[in-house]
Amino acid sequence: MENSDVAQVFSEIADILDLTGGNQYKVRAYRQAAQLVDTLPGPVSEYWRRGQLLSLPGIGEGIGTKIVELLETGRCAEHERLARQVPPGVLELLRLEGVGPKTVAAVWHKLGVTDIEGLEQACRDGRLRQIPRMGPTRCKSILKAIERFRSRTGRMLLHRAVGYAEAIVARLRKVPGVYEAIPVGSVRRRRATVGDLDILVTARSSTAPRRAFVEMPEVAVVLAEGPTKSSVRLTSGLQVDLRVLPRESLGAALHYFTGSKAHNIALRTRAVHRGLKVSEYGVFDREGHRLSGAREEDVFRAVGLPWIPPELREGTGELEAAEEGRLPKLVEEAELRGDLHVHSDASSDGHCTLEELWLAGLRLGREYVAVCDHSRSRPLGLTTERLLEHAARIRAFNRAHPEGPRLLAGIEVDILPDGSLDLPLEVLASLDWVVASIHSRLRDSGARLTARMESAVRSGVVDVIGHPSGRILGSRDPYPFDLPRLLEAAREEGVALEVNAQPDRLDLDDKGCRLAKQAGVRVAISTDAHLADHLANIRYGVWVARRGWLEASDVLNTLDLAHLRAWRRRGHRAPRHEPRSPAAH
DNA sequence: GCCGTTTTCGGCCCGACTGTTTTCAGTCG
Repeated sequence: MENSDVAQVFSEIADILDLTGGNQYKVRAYRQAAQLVDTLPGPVSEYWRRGQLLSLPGIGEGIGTKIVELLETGRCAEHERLARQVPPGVLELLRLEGVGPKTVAAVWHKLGVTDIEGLEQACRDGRLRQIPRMGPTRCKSILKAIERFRSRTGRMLLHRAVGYAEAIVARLRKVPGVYEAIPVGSVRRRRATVGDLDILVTARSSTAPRRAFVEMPEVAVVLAEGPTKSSVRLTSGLQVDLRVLPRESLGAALHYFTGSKAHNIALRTRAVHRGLKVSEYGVFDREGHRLSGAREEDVFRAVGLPWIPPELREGTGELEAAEEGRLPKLVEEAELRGDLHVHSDASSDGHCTLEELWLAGLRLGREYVAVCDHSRSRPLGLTTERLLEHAARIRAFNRAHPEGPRLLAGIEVDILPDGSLDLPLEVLASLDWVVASIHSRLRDSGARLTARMESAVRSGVVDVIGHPSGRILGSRDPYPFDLPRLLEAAREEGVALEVNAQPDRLDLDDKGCRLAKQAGVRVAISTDAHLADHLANIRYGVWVARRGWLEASDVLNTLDLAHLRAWRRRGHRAPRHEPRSPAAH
């Protein structure tokens, strides 16, 4: 039972209670528990094992007992009891935009509608009008919501959302009377995927920016338009929300619209306990006098905390860490000295020459760039002979270019199905850098995949495990491998785990980074570049690391080359000629 | 259902917009 499965059960309990008129605070308690479990950095079963379940915020006797029940039996009696009260299909109605528990309960009880098809029918034949407050406009908007639900494409990758955000704020900044235009929401928190885009504007008056916003050429439909808040859907399907506020509210608004929701609720609750009210307009006392709010720091100071970086604002312990002075000094892109995984045109899918890689590294101020092409079992991968030639070419290139970044002669060696490596260990041991990755038999069991990676970790020649979870955002789920076990092995052997900065990989993810830090394992933030321009993608990896609470000392490639070489010597043992085959499972 | 620097009982973040009304309920973020 994974965290997301537990979260799903609590989320359904919340939906059913909501629909059946249950206590709103109970509903919220279940929703918060679902959110908490879903965003926990490690398996909830570990918290249970260590007796820490009840110390999690929002988990008390009732929900704690249900977590244990789920972990032990895979079921939850209360959930099953509630599920019997609701016909299948009704909960899905809640996924429609603009349709909430009250509407669903009404159509279910008054019209007998229990699924999306039924609701569509009721809209079309006019039965929906029998329900109070259901006019023609509501009917139309529900039909549209059903249409969108059916064509829903899911969340957008962060790098694309950042592209939209930057274009929109650039346009809004040119509008007369606009002071600031800033992307907020999950883009500012650097979440790997973005549901919709939030843009904050401060301006003399809201009229001009709002007009400019809804009249942007890529707007497909205006969903809402008011004096402070407007909302549109772009032709790409992305929803964009604009908020316009007075300048003196900038800090409070920045904080509020950056979220996350869980973080905001926690912070506002804290404010209430201090006799304060925090809204997007500022910090207010009991009498409603505005105390501050022009700067984001004001909001935190009002509740006795230092400023918390947006990447940490997920309601996963950042307020407590701030309170106790334990906030990490998050790693910054400028602290990275090199890139530890790029491809050249020597193997299958790379496209750039050594010179292009070197130039790209030079432009970005890199001190070293590890050229890690694919090994022989990949199509057109390097055989032993070609690898040795390639390594010789790289070393010759370095001699011919004494300035600028050092190219490291490396490899991205396949971890084969039996856990062995795709090239002889002596050859791998002669290289400057070795990344080992799984590219085959991805459907192996989680236990087997874990054993394959562990075997590579224990080979004595591997520096980094590449894209450890195998996920491709939007198309391939991470494999169900045992990260804590892999981390344990990596710590013992002095091997790092990669944060692959390709925008659709971001693998390890933020939670994995946090676990790695707790386990004492360093990460290498690498671009896995296949084009010279990809070397600039390192920022996406840095964002993941920051969301994972990592500091410079947690990241291998903040080391200069001399220290990186020293780390290698310390971590490595002699190559083991018989790598362990995966344990039988 | 959770939780405690007002509380072990009685609270629980706050405001905007829409559609339907003529003062507001529902939904969203």
